[in-house]
Amino acid sequence: MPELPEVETVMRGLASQLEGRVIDRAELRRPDLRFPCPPGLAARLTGARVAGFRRRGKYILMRLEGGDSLLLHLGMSGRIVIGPAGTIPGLHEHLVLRTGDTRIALQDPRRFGCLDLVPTASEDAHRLLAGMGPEPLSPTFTDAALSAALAGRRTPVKAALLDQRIVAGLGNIYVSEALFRAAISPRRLAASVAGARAARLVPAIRETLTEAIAAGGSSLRDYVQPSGELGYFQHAWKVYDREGEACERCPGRASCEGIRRVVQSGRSTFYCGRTQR
DNA sequence: CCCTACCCCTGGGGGC
DNA sequence: TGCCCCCAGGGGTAGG
Repeated sequence: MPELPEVETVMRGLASQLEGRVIDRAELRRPDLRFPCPPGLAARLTGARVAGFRRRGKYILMRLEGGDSLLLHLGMSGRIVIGPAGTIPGLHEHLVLRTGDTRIALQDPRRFGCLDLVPTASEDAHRLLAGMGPEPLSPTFTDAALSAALAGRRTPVKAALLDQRIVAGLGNIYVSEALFRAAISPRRLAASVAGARAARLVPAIRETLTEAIAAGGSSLRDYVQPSGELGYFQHAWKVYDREGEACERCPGRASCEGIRRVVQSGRSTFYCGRTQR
């Protein structure tokens, strides 16, 4: 489930559980994730005090006292499950941390996620973070920056926005949502979005992500579901997974032909053909 | 260089 | 009830 808002929510939840605390025990139950986990990962985590957290795009960085950071990506199916220490391990729990009487597990059935250690002083030089585009919620994400990144690109804007080198953290859901908000067709060539349309797109992306984060943060106490799952929240998608429904900008079926679903570079895109151009 | 297609992996849902 | 196919929120790499 994780795109930027979900990753942000998960990170805040992890911070509330782990910041300033010592990891009493770390167990790596499966090292063969998207990339092999580094040898010695569990040993490095065990006994370490957690200094703080940071998010970069869809990556979480957990800073340890002593100079290393844990780099975590949730992939397509990654979740954090929190419960009491001593709980029997569930299926697909690849990394399990214990701090005091709390157990924190990384569960990832598809194993598209990954874990790595990186020196804290050079986190952004990690091969998976280097080359990543601007954070969409930071001041560096400007009309000019987005325009420059899209200029000359002969690919649909949908594909360009999924490219983490253009902007960091958007995924398949929020790209559709942001393009709907900006009233831009996902099929439009990226190059033709540079300029005035990019100026619409920047606030649309910001607002889409900010609202999603607010929904995640406000709907859960400590961001933990009764099930123990961290970072899940109610969705309020306007177009994603709403094929055939009338979009909220078109008053009724008379003017709206219904939200369309198309496949772009192998993945579903949802949009309104009337209001998005 | 730029772009699309495919691949990694498991599980859930719908149709038959 | 069972089986089979399609689909899924990510992203790296191969090949045109």
